[in-house]
Amino acid sequence: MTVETIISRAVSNALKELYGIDVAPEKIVPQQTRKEFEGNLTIVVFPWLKASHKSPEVTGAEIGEWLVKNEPAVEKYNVVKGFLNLSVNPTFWLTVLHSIAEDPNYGIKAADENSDLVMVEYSSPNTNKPLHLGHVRNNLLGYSLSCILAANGHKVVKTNIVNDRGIHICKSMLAWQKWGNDVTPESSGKKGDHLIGDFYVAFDRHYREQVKELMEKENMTEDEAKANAPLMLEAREMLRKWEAGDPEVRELWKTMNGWVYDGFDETYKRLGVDFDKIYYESDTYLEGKDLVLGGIEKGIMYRKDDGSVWADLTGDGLDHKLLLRADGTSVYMTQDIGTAKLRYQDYPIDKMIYVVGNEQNYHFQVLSLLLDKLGFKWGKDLTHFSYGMVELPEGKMKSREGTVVDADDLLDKMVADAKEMSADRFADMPAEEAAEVARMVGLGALKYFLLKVDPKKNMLFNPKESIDFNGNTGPFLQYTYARIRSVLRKAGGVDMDMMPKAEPNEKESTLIQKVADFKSVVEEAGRSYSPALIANYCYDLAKEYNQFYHDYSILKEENEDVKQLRLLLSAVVARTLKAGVGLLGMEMPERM
RNA sequence: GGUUCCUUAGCUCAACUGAAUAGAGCAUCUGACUACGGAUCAGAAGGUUACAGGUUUGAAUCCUGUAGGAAUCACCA
Repeated sequence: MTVETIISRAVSNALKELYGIDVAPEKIVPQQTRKEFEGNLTIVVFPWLKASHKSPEVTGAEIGEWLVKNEPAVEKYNVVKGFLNLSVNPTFWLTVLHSIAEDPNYGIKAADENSDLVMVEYSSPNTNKPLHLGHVRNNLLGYSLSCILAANGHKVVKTNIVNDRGIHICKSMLAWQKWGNDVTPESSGKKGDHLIGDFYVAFDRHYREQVKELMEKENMTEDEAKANAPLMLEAREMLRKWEAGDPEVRELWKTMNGWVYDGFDETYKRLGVDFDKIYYESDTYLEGKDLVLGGIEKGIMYRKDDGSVWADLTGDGLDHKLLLRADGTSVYMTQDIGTAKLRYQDYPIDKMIYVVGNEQNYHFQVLSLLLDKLGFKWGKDLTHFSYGMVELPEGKMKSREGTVVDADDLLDKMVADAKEMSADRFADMPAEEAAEVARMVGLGALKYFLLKVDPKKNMLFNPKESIDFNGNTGPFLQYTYARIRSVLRKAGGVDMDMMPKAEPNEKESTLIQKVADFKSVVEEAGRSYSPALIANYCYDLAKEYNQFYHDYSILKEENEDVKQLRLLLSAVVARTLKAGVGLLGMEMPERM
């Protein structure tokens, strides 16, 4: 039982005995006492004044008195205005520390047969260009969220739906045919996804030239020119051939997508993200059709004169939504319905989470509604984990304006910066280990930078300023960890099962309390789907520890009991930091 | 125009279900290595939480309105 629940229950009993009122312990949430006051936990007494018929000060004192008398964990109290500050017995903190230390998985709940199965969809790239910073945020959020859910005892299936078909892929293919001269990733030495991206850009460049020419020479409007540019006509023709299963087009498509996948895999690997199941849109895009057609019979969809199929969502405050084009082909929404169906066939999913940017809020509102109308129980409570964009100082990233921050370039730069930073630090470190540390630190800085921000908010990335390694950053956490490990190495290790004897001082008590919080933070992060909560907790813990580290000596402490307490406390902090940061997909170096 | 989201220190971000003097980091200024690791620590300065009302013992947080920004309202995915 946590200290908080003990206090909550005790206060609940106190209120009953003193004032005869029934307040559920869950309604009483002790909060951390502010630094400027004495105590560990604070109860706000304002809500009970009506029952006590006394001033806040007197009410607080009465409850405090009762607690000291009846609850062994409470040692003393003080009242400031309506705030009852409680000091927890130091020996009680010792038992808390002991129970945390002997549990190697403190705060992490393992899944069992009865656990819910949660599917998390994330990443979901197009195969016509390489990954950029926006994808990085998506990948890190999705991966971290999966870790957090797993740590809360859910079975988690990480999934990725690859958008591997459509007109945009044909554009890259066409450009390669026209201007590629049979170049391959091998012959060019270029990563496959980047190579394909180059051809996509090449298509766009030539296409815009054609549009401009048509507008000038043929007096077409922009829309006409866009629709009639020869390149676009060719691309459409290629898409038709693809859908018809033309062997030559399919073969080229397979080859070029293969290049892209190799490139993506490399980037995923560097980012440290992975998937349990990958779906390809080329396999799923025909799936939703039957469901939609079935919806017509149920009266959920209707057919227009031109043959297109729509859903009328005006009753739900939304618009009419197209589901099948006049030629019978599917749109995005139809595919997503089909994909959902397939997934539920493949897994006994209790909960579906889509990690997709907030520009698709409307899409998922509609998807949820449609699935619900079609009679699928999972429709209504699917979760769109909607996150904000990464913006540049000049606004949104635009591939046309070349302002896209490429994922691979960014990773290179982060690792290079980390390397430079640590160059003079460990001249004696073997080159291999130094490279590994630079990788961990560079990635740690990036991951923490992206994950510490509330997911739903847009965030800013300034490419001109490198991501910091000092202050509230990933390397700060890693440094704190590495330093503790160094101390523990010098101490020759620490017995995690020991029962410490020395009473913790105030600072040590605060630290123990902080470490104990890890459990509830993980739970809260799981409930609210927020890696940021974990990140901020880890920072607070590290900062708290660094203050302690600075003010008190560990190895040079002469009192052996105190030394052992501090060693144990340090070990527990290190372990908690590592576990917390692990939920963000970050690694901890033993030295840096 | 409709819908949804956002606006907190010069900058980047916190503040769990309403609670004490709204907290960190960066940048600026000052101090701490004969020291268990200075990627650290301590201090200074920096705020009418966009604005105006309302609810409440108490509002950055809840409600209404206004201003500013973003996304979306595609036979793209």
